[in-house]
Formats: sequence, structure tokens, C-alpha cells
Amino acid sequence: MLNIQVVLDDPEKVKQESEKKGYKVDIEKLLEVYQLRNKRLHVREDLKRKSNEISKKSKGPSEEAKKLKEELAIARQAFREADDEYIQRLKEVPNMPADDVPEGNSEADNVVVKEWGNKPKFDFAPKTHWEIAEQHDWIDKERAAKVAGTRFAYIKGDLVRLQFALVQFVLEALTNEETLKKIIQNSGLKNVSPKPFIPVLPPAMIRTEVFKNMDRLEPQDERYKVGSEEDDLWLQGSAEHTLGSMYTNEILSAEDLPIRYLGYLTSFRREAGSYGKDTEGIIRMHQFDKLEMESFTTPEQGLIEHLFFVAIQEYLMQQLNIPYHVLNKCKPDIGKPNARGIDIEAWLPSQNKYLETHTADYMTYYQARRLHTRIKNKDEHTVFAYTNDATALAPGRTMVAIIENYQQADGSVEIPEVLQKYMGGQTEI
RNA sequence: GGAGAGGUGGCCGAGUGGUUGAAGGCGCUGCUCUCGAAAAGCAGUAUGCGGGAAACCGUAUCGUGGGUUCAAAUCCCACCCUCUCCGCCA
Repeated sequence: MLNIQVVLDDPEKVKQESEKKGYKVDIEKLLEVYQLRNKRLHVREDLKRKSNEISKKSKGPSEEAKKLKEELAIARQAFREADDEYIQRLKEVPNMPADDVPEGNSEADNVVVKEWGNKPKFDFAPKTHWEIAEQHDWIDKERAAKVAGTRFAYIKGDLVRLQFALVQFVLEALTNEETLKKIIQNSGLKNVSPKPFIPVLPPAMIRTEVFKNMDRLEPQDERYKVGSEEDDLWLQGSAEHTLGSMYTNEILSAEDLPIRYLGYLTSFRREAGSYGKDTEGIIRMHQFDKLEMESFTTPEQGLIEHLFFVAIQEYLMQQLNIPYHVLNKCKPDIGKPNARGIDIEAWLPSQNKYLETHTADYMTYYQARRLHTRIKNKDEHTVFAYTNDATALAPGRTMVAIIENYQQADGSVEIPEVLQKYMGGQTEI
């Protein structure tokens, strides 16, 4: 939720930026409702003040007091109605994009800001990951379809070992302060804490209210509601949903920041609206595993933390030696709570295109404001926390990239050097 | 699923109708003392909203919503959440 002050300071800009992100919000109406709410607040407070004065002085019922009480009931109701509408309208306003977020109409307008790595050259026609997987019996979607339907898979054999190797690799890197120092140094970022990540296995389900406060429940048809109606639970679509919300209604000490978590979780998405898209292989599944970074920082640390997260993502891709490019996502593509969004896409040689493997989301105070996650500074002022969320590594799509980039003529797949020690020294599968 | 207990400030914890926005303790901040630190003493220390240049003022908030009352943390109703025990269970 945006700070109303931002709207008051420059309503026209808020209106324009909202529209550029693809959200139609009636700012005039919002301000109108806000003024009405304040007017009714004054009426209510004035009546209450009179009422308080009377009950302080007198010790028994009086005609005046009774009349005030009736007026107060009406004033309270009137205020509540206006206040409800005000909050509802304010919630509809998306977070304002940072200054360097590109303009655009769709994801086609995302800007490539960096390319890294040498695209592999093959002296044979490179195969797709599903062709190679079939050869090894690594992926069984047909039987999964019988059991759970489309967009599910049995991942089998060496691919499972590869996944756990990736997980081990990332866990070790992000919990190691020396590694983080190295990443900071290479990135050239200043004033970043090298504080290691705390690994977490977060809840996979989330309450409706918390989901809404994260502003990630919508679009609802992308989510899975679970249990019966009274269960009030959803399956999360990213570890972000249950990590970012963990300090709901809490006050953190500024000196403890940044607080960094590395969550490992199986996530679920209905993939509504993507019928027929990415149906081959394991690119777009209803269920996928993900290592996710989440952090809570002061306002001052927020942006640099976001850039640090991207640096970590790049480091991991470089260590795995997967060619990639970095996209600065344009306004309509960064998401409602986002002030900035970066995607990293891995090169897929067989398909001659890039595949999104990472996202980095910078939310400023937008989520924390609704979650009531606050920070107490040394000077005793409380402010809303700044949240950052980013993919550390999505094993599924990363394995797709490894299979396709590391494939050999006979269909075997080399193991990236950094993963070999987690594969019992094996150099190929 | 059955039975019970409970939700109060950064934390712990008093408080069953009106000097309680809230005792006391811890923590934190400042000052005194000290070469310095510790200890001790004194003082301060919640948040939202609205108004104000500011000092400050008003108002709300003791899980949430509603009710009773001139007056509610305190009484009544509904709901939410947490915990404990039993049962079941990976």
C-alpha cells in the first residue's frame, strides 16, 4: 500500500505512473474520498471530545450526553464507511516505479542491460532438453498426467541428483560470508552487508488475509485454494509469499538488519491463461521447486540490497557457466507491489532463445505497510521495513539450461564444474 | 475430532466500570557519578490518524467486529488467532 503522502504530493504523477504500469486508478476520486474521510473524522472526534468532557465532569446520565451518544453513533458509522472506501481505493494504487524503470507496453519492451557468457557452438544439431531427457528417461509427463493431470511430471534418476547438487551448491554459497564478500567485491557495490543468508523451509500454505497483504493473491485464478471453504488456505506460488510475510505485525531492530533468508520450497501455480504455452518439457509446470532469497532492510539499504540480489544471481549463473542476459523490466511487467524488477534469462541453444530463470523484485515499503512490518531505529523512530525478494535458483529451469548448454553429441550432459563435487565427482550424466 | 486455557506497550506482566494510554519489571535513550566502563541514582521512552511552522493539541488503539452504559482493557454477543491435554497420524 502506497503512502497517501505520495499521492498528495503529486497526484498527477501517481496517476500517470499507475497507468504506465497498467493499472487504472481514479486518483481524483481517491483524493475526494480521502477528504471526505478526514471531514467525517473531524466530526466524529469533535463529538467524542464533547462526550469525553461530559463524562469526566458528571457522574450520571444526562439528556445532553444521551443525545451526543446518538449523534456519535451516526458519525462513527459515517466515518467508517468513508474510511473503508478510502483504504480500498488506496490499496488499488500500485507501487511507484523507480526512475530507471523503462517505459513500455508489454514484456517485449523489457530492456537488455547486460549479456554474459559465450553461447556454445555445436558441431551437431543441438537437441532440446525434453529430447535429451527422453533418451535418459529423466522426465515422465505421461504417467504424471494420468495421476495429476497436465503440467505435472515425474523427475527421475540423475536429474534428481542434479537438482540436489544445485541446491547444495546454492546453500553453501549463500550461507558463506566469504563468498558473499567476493560477490560484493566483484559487483563493485558499496555499503552492502556480507551477512549470510539463513536457510529456511517455509510453510507452503498461506492464509487469505496474509496473501492479500503481500498483494500477491491476485490474479486469483493463478492460485490454488486448498481444503474446504473454512480452511481459508491457499498454496503459495512462491516462497516469497510466506517468507516476506513472516514478520507481520512485528517491529524489527534496525541493528539486526539486513535480515536475509534463503527459502527452499515447492511452489504451485495454476498457469491459467497460458494454455498451449511452453507445453513441452518442464519449463512451465503447476509444481516446481525454488530457492528464494528474501530480505528485510532499512529504507536506506533497500535499493542496494536489490542490486546485491541481482549480483548474487549473476554470480551463480557465472559459476554454472550458463550464458545469460539481464533484463530491466518495463513498467507494466514489474508487478503491482514492485518499484523495480529485474529478470535473468538463460540461453537455450536448441531453441535459439532465452528462458527466464530468475526474477528480482524490489518492493520498497509497499508490502511492509500492509503487513505492519516495522523497524525501530536507534533514534526511536519506527519506519516501515523495505522488502526485497529474488530467485536464488530455480532448479527445474536451471537444469533445462544445463542440459541444453552442456549437451554432447551422444546425448550425454556434462556436469558444470562447480556441481561435480556434489555429484560424487561425476563429470557427466 | 474431544476437553480446557488464553490473546494488554519493544519484551515480560498487573489490572473486572470512571484520577488507566494503561502499575511493576526488563530493555532502550539521556543526565549524574567515573580516567573510562560497570554498578547505582534521576529523568525520559507505544503507535495510527487529524490539526499546527513548531511547542503542542484532539482523537483512536489493551486480538477483530458489534452491543450495554453518561462512562468499557474491565460487562454481554459473534468471530479470528494462539497454546495445553487427549485421540489420530508422516
